[in-house]
Amino acid sequence: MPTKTSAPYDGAPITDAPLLRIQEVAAETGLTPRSIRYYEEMGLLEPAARSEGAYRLYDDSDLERLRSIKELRDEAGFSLAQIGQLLEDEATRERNRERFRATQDPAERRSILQDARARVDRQIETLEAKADRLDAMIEAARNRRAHLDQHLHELDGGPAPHPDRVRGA
Amino acid sequence: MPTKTSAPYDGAPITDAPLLRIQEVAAETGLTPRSIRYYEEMGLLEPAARSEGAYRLYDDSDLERLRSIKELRDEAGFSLAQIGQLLEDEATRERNRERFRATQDPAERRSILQDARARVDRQIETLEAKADRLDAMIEAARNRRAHLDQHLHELDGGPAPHPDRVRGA
DNA sequence: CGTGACCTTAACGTGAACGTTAAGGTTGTG
DNA sequence: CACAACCTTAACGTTCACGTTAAGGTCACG
Repeated sequence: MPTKTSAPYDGAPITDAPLLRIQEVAAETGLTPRSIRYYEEMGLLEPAARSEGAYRLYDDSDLERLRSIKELRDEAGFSLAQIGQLLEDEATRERNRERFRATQDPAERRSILQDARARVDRQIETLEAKADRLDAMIEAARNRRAHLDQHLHELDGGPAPHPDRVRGA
Repeated sequence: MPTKTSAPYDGAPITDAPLLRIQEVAAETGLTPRSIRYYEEMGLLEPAARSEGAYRLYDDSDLERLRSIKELRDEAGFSLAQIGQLLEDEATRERNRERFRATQDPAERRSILQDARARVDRQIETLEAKADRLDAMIEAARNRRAHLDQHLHELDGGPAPHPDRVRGA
């Protein structure tokens, strides 16, 4: 496939607008077309555009968004509803970027940035809470391992345990 | 735990065998009776005993096991199948504890301990891999926050940005 | 020995997150 | 312009992890 430009080019020739169709997006993100459509159904994202014949067309920011969704689902294990919360913040963030560029008023800009910061903070807190609980579990497993190592060391180099001494019974 | 098989009481009177029924276990663990039975269906655990009339009876090690399952499900977000893998190792670990106590041969004991260590190692690796991916996500979020902070700092104390300078378009 | 609170198995229902046809329209290529 | 390969919506099917009756047995207490 030498050319994948398929959107209706009528206006000014935009040199780089690599809009992808759903199957290409699926290949890039490791998701299935069905999942991508489902996420749209759930309100997690809208394709950047539609072709003349209603094909979904995605841009780079859509890819990022989908990779983000996949990460939150696979790595962090959040439900789509929870991801929806986090991405609703993301959506707000992007809308505010528009507002930010639209205004020159420093006060309004500061307010927008502070809002964004607060939202990112909440995201970080959510992720950190999960990471902390995971770390606690790892700690517990490490303790079990240390216990085993200690017993092994006793067996290997330490004094032979008395046969009549029952350990940890 | 000296005795775990304790359904028919014919031998010496064991003073403390606080076997709990399913609802009490549910209250203690924060699970529902249905979930506990379901985990049994999935092969994740067997109650320590059954009463004369087939009531499920759980001991302390069962409680630990169930709390472990809940942690792996809620905090780590593993599926029951994955937890089954990890707990199959746990089951082996407990069986080997029996074997360990049953033998006096240092070589066999060392082999058992090394097996156990290898399994705990795999568990730790699995958990750490998840933690690492989570940390990477946190890092990314922190970078976004730092970006916002930088912009805020520019607005607050820095020089007024040139109006014609579009940032990050 | 009867009663109420608990338990049993069995089976069907549910919500989330998709998978899988079905029936038809769109697009790039020969 | 024909055609394969993609796409669309719509709808039903599936798996996981349980929830929820239904029909009946058990346990402790009075």
